[in-house]
Amino acid sequence: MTEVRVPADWPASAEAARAEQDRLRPLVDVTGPGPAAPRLVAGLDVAYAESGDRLAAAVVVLETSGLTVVDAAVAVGRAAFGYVPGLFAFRELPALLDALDRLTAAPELLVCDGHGLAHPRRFGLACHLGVLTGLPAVGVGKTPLVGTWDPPAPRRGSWSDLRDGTDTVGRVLRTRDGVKPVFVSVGHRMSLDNATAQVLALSPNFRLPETTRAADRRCREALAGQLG
DNA sequence: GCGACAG
DNA sequence: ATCTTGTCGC
Repeated sequence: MTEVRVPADWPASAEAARAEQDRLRPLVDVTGPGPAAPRLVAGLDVAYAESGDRLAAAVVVLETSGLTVVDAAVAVGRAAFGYVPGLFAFRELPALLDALDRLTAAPELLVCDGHGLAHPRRFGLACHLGVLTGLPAVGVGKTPLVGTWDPPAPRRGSWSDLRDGTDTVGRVLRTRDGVKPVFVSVGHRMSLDNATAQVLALSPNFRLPETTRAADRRCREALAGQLG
């Protein structure tokens, strides 16, 4: 667990951050299809301290057969940007990348807590992380950022398109019978079909993928150890 | 102009 | 994200 510092050249304004997204957006690989049966999958999440912008970022690697954690890394630091919907990635990226660098196992897929293409400029956190690492990535959001959709059928596995204008930017996926669905979108080097299949496979018992749940636990306890 | 707005 | 009690349901 390291103390992360914000890069000297990190965007300081919303305008600079949007320009960076526009610069990287063409580098997103949307041709997929991504790994059909990955053995190692990573989950990423960040927790914030009640006061201020102190945060802890966790990356966990799970073995898909059994969904057990085989590796994990945590980094603590401060939010690298203010919270602005659409520029959310600039807050957590430095800490998440630091944690990723300290991993021993090599994940074949990144499952991010936030959106990928389901973003105003089609470049959410999952796309950003995918492009910077070169790894296949998917975004799983608990609430929508953009788009409209019809409610998917009540059974686990049902889904409906998430559309923004004329684009299909993701899927609204039911991971548990009768429970509020999650928003799945492509981040990098993945097809929407495969992204949906992987997220469903990673969520056998709860609404959120086990990758996200494991990462959430790690960063929360890291924060507790750092402060309270 | 007004409301919405990942975590 | 985080602050938060009880409550309904499997």
